[in-house]
This record gives sequence, C-alpha cells and structure tokens, in this order.
Amino acid sequence: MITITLKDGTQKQVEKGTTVYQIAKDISEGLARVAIGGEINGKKVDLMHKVNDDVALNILRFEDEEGKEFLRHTSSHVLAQAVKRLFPGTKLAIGPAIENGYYYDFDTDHRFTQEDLEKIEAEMKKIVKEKLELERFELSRDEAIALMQEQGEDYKVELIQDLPEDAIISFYKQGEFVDLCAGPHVPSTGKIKAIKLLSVAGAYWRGDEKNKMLQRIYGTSFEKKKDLEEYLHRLEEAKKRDHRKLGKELDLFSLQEEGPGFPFFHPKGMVIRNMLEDFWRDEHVKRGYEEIKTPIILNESLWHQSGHWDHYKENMYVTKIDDQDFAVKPMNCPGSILMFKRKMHSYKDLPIRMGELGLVHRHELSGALHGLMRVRCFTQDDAHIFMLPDQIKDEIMGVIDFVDYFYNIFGFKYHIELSTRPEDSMGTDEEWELAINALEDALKEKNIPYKVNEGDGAFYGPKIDFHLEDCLGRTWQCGTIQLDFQMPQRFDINYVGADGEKHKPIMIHRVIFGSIERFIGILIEHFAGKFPTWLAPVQARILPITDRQLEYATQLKNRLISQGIRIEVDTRSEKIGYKIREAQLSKVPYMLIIGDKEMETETIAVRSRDKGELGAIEVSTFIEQVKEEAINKSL
RNA sequence: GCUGAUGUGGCUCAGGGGUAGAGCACUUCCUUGGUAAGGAAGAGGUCGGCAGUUCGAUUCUGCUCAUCAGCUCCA
Repeated sequence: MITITLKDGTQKQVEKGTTVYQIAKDISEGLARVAIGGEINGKKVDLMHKVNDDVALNILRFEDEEGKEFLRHTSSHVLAQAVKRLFPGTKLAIGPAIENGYYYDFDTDHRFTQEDLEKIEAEMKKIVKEKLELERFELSRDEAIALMQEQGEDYKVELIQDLPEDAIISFYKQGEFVDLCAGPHVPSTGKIKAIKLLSVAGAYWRGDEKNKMLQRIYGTSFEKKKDLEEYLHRLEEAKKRDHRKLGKELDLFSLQEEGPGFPFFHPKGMVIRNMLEDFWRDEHVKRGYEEIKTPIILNESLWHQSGHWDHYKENMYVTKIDDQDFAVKPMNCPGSILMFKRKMHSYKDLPIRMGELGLVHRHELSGALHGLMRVRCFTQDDAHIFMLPDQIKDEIMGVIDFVDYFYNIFGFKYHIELSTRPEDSMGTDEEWELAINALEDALKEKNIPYKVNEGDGAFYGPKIDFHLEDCLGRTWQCGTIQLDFQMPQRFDINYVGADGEKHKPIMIHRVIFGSIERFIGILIEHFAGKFPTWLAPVQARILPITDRQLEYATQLKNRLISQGIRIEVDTRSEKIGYKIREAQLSKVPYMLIIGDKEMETETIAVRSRDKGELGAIEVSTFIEQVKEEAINKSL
C-alpha cells in the first residue's frame, strides 16, 4: 500500500499501481466524471497514470486550465488520426496543445485546402463519436524506433533518436491510431464535444527556416459547445477591432504599395499621434529629461564602432553619399552617444537623461509586416540615461514608475519579462552578470513579479520588457529598459569624477511607447476606435437639423475651435437620424444637435457616443466639460 | 525570406475568353425632417504590374509586386 496526500490535506491508502482514475472515482463518483487527470508532485499526468509511490495528488478537472489543455492535446491526436484516415501516407511531425487550441504539422505532397479542412473536421467528429479510449504504453528505444519506422514516420524516428538516454518513451493509442507522445490525455476521444479547424499554414520542421516547410493545421476544441461558440465570438470581436480595418474606416492611416511597411498617417491619425507626442514631452520634462533630435543617416564607421554593422547589418538600409558608405539608423543610441560626447561632463551632471522621438528604419522580412504593429520605419520614444554606477538602481526604478504611470493613463494592464544574454553578444560575463543583477534588484525592490526569458536580451545588454495586455487579453511588447556597459566603452565616453579622473558612465536605453506606430495600433484595438476625448481626432460633430441652422453652426464651430476643441460640422441636407448614425459610426465622442430651439436659447442638445442623449446645455458649459475631460485624460 | 491564399471604381464585394456590375460613399436636384439609413438623377474603373497563349484576355498560363494567415524574426 502507498499513501496519497490529496490537495485538501487528507490522506488515503491505495494499492500500488492504482490509476489516477480509480482514485478520483473512489473519492467521489461525481469527481470521476469531471476529472481528466491529476498533478502528481507538481507534474501533470492523465487518468491512465498508475501511482507507484507515496505522492501528493491534485485531481485536475475539465474546468481547470490544465483540463482544457489535455483536451486540446487529445484533439491534436484526433486531428492526426483523421488526416491519416483521409490522406494515408501523410507523415506526422508534432502536434501540441497551444493557448487556445492545438495544431499538428504534416508532411505530404497534397496541399490541404479549405474543403479538406471541412472533410477532416467531419472525420474528427466521427472519431469523437466512436468514443475511442486512449491507451498509454511504453517501449524501449529500439522498439519505439522499429514501430515508427514500420509506420513510415521518419519525423517521429528523428524525435525518438533525439530524446535523452533516460527518457521514458511513451505512446498513446486510440483505435487504429498510435502516436509517440508524452501525454497527458483525456481518457476518451468522446470527451471532446466541440471541434473546429481554423486554418492551415506553413511551418518549418522544428521551427528552423533551413528545414523543410511542413503544413500545419490549426484547430480548437472544447468540452462544451457553448465554450466553442464563445471562443469563435471572441475571434469575431477581435476581427472587428483590427486596427487595419478601423484605421481605414476611421481614416487614420494607410499603407501603400509604393512603400511596403512604411505607413502614411492621415490627418486624423496625425491628431492622435501629436496628442501622444505632446503628452510624452510634457511627462519627460517633468521628470528631468532633455529632448534631442539626431540625424537618420550616419556614416558606416559609426555603425562599426557601435557594433551594429557586425550584429545588425541584415536589418539595415545602406546607401552611398559621395562614395562613402552610410546607413539609415536602425536605433538611436549611437546618435545620442555622439550628443553626449560633444562636451566634457562632470559627475555632478549625472544622471543625464536624453530623450528623442527617433525615426528608425529596419529592413524587416516582407512576411513579417503587419499593419502598424510591424513596420519598416517607426518612431521610437527613445531615451538614454547616462549615470554613475550607484545611480543604476534608482534610475531603473524611476523608469519603471514612469512606465507604470504612462500605461495607467490608457487603462492598460501589463506584465514584465526579463531577458538575459543572447548567443550573439558583446562584453564579458562579469559585465553581463552585473547588468542582469542590477535589473533584477530593481524589480525585486519594487516587488514586481516577472518572467525570465533566457538568451533573449539585446546584443549589448540585458533588458526588462513591458508587455501590455489589451481589453481582449492579448499581449504586446511595448516598453523596454536595457542596461548597457558596452556602448560607453566602444565610444569611449567619459565623465570627470570627484577625483579629477576620467570614468565611464553606465547607460540605460529605454522606450515607453516602444514605437509610436505600434502603440497607436494597440490603442485603436484597445479602444475599438472609440478614443477617449483627449485623443479623439474629432471631439465633437455639430449636426444642424435643418439648413436654417447652417450659419449658426459655423459660428458655433468657430467658437469651439477657438477654445481648442476639435470639431466638424455635418452640413448635408440629410435627416438628423441619418447624421447621428454616421457620427456614431465614425465614433465621435460628442454629437451637438442644433435646431431652432437651441439657436434661440444659445444651447446645444448633446448626445454622447457612449451614454446617448444628455439633453440641452449651455455652450459654455459644454466647452468647460470637454476641456476638463481632455485635461484629465478621462477614459 | 519561406508555405499557402487573395488582388475588380474611395470602401465592401459580385461577375466572367467578346473591351465590366451592385450596395455604401461622392456630386446635383427634390425633401427641411428633433436623436442610428427620405427620394431621384449623375459622375467615377486601362479589373495590381509585365510578358505569353488567342482573331480577341480583366477572365487562361508564366513571372513580378502588394496584401492576408502562419513559420522565422521583432518595437
């Protein structure tokens, strides 16, 4: 007999080799029906798992995130099984559960079409109806390889060969289908109640672009039909607020064939951009930053000195001027450093905080371009802080507070990730350790939880990344703080210390928006185009009821413009209902309706985009309200 | 860059080997209507670009460019 400690602390004696399913069943009949697996000493296992030692067991249920993951994992096997049934000879690669679904990679000469997806989905539903039980079995390495070779699964053979010596090689079998898999799974294909295949796309074998491109089928599945419907609904909602769609509809920006990845900002998009930049400037002045502007084209020797030529050249645009090589800047730091070098600095001057809204160009792969989120030229709201070693922590914490303040203005939640030294990097181990420790210390002192991304840092230093969460729960990397001991050495920049000797300052690179272009893209989706009053390209639209009010409308417009309110007049001879509809669709925060009544009493009938009719108020009252809303940046 | 799909008036899309069509938007006229679509007429496109097949191509083929989905990469 062995002892099982359950999550609530109770203990239970069971026979050695008892399955998790049996234990769940013994605890309660009802639990066995909703259980899909367990967590033994923190490791996830399925119901088929046999318990052989004293362990702590936590029964996982369908409603748990883990439960959903098991279900998606099994679904990927069902997908593979369906494909094997319909397209024999297809070779299987890998098929994991992912955040909202699963995928499976296939190698076949047949090109999967949309119709194929429908057929495959139908076959999957059949497999679900068959309620095939999943059986787990283990094989020795040689047996495993032999089995997979027999089935012609070359990719699986490769996977097995790469498994570590002591790995347990397990398989799962459902009906006629057997797949190499570590598990865990749900006990039967019948547990999957709702299945949907979403798309097919190419993916490299093992994620390496040197390898063969396989075909990847994406799908999702749920234990309840309702959950699937909700998920599909959420996808629809996300589509509706896609910044590329809204950017076109609201006339904010565009991308032209003549400049792939180089966005055009329209007058209305420019208003948003300018408001963001104004806000950015105000806040930086308050925090002791100085603003600079450096050129976008600089000569090759600068980029050699900075290390970009060696580490970043594939992404740089180069040109020749008077027979000399030049490059368009992909980053702003070298320019800032030249600015620092223009004169001698005393230790008393530090920290020096230099901000720049810097336009950079990067040659991104054509397939990576995506609206405003991924472009080839963008403006970084960059700043470089030059400081003494003992100022590092305070400066980093200052930036963290700054970022926090900034994101709250827009109602964003965020989380933080710390990236460490990449393979292609400069500097010594000691410097990297010092830099990483400085970032970690600041985070710990602020008591902020963070995730570590090994090897994901910049080539000159580690970084803290801020990942925004929008209202649909999607995340976007925006702000980053990067610590740099390299550039000051490479450029030999110095300050004079209290001892009268030269010393190397330490440098922070940081952005808050990340790129203004991307940030605007995120804002469009976050607000679904309904910008708060302070950002709205048009804050109010005057809607005259008849042509008799046109002249008054123009006077009113001029009055509001002189008060700094962004305003339009709809002068068309249309009915008021129609004008309201259009104003609402263009997401203007306020509609100001004027008819004979309002004209006589010098009032306006205000209709809010979000709250509907607000009734008639004095023009001066409206002006005050809008001004206040804009100043407070109310959401 | 790779794999697949797409590319028709400002926008959303239909069509199809014999030199193009709808709705919305736009212009003009009628209507002057009080909180999400009043009516009529008009203007607007070398069907992404370049070649090829054909008596004839926007439609078929090839190449190319751009976009979309994903991979890779990233602010």
